Amino acid sequence: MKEDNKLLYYFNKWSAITKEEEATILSAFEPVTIKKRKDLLVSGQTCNYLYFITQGCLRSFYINSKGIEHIYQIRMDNSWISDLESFFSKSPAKYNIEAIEDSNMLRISHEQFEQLLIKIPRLERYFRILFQKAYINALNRLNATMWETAMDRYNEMLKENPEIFQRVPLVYIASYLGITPESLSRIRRQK
Amino acid sequence: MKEDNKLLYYFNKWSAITKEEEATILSAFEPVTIKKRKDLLVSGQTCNYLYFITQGCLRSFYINSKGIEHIYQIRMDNSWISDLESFFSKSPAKYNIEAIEDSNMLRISHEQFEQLLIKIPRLERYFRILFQKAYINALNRLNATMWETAMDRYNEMLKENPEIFQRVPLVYIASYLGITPESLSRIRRQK
DNA sequence: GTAAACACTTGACCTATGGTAAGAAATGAA
DNA sequence: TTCATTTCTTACCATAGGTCAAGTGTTTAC
Repeated sequence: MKEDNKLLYYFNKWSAITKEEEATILSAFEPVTIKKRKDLLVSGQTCNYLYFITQGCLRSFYINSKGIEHIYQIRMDNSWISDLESFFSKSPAKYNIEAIEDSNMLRISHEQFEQLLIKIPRLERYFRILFQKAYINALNRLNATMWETAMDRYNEMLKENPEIFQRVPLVYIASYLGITPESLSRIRRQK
Repeated sequence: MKEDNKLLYYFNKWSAITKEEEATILSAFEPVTIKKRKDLLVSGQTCNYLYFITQGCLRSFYINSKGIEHIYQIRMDNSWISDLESFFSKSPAKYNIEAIEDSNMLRISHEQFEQLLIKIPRLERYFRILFQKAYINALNRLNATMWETAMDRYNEMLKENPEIFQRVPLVYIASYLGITPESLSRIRRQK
């Protein structure tokens, strides 16, 4: 399976693994596909899986009391997606996950995840560094959201993540930036 | 040293450790104290330590181009504080850290940290879960900041973290909530 | 014990962004 | 090819929260 390679590549990057361990890892994961605009997770359900996106694009969002969707994550090839709070504590998900493109993923259940870490404790290091980096990014994004203008955040995104503009509708990008599509439209015109 | 107990307590919670390992852990840390209003870290410096606060209260903030301080973290007893990006990548810190109260901490250098994880790989699990939880919290806070009103965020804080109002000036709490002290004052009056 | 610094509030006015509504342009389905 | 849906833009008005300025307590430092 060609699509497994990138998953193993990233594991290897932060904690070297043997051929035998590779097999153990792969057997813990299961390939799944999803069509554009289909739900991977609906809030209220428990999120039983952690997903590694091998190819595609998905968004996580929550729906407020007025029924408006607020996107907090857009993830593409070779990254992880899930509702971590629900996944780790087996509580009902607050968030939804939906495919923006037809996507291929490798998923691992909570039970398999825990067992995998027992079988190969060295993977704790991979996930430690993964969450560490994710946390640092989340704090930087929090600061930008609180203290920078929408225009600065837009420009930053344009510079750091240009690919997203090729693959994701502006409505979603606006929501991710914390503004309405109308405001994003005005920002883009001003430039 | 009585103040070490809580550090070990938390390590033990997520990855059981032996008496011998406890000694190894303690020797990697060094106690430090800081007086109210003194800097623990100034932006531009490299943050060489990860600090576990045994007793006290500190804030992390960044100073924007107009010289205004924006607080993104307020931490009290039995939690960690640092500029993680600077600490892990040995780059100049973007953030400042200052004591709000006279505080006692246990600090560990980057080198000691790496060595400790090599000596006791089981601690990777502790830090994996620590960062995992921190990341989940940061995302929840990001969503609240983007999509809830300042008043909702204030009420949430009052409910979840009442102690902070006894120990931290409102100017700092306002900044943490992403608003000005004037706005916080108005929110408090309305209630 | 007193001056300086800090902490908090209030008021008047301003601005970035939101809400609503509508239309144009692009995409997709029959 | 045509109609329907999705995507994006524009215009007008509303509002949460910011900015500036002033005033009152309350600590802190010498």
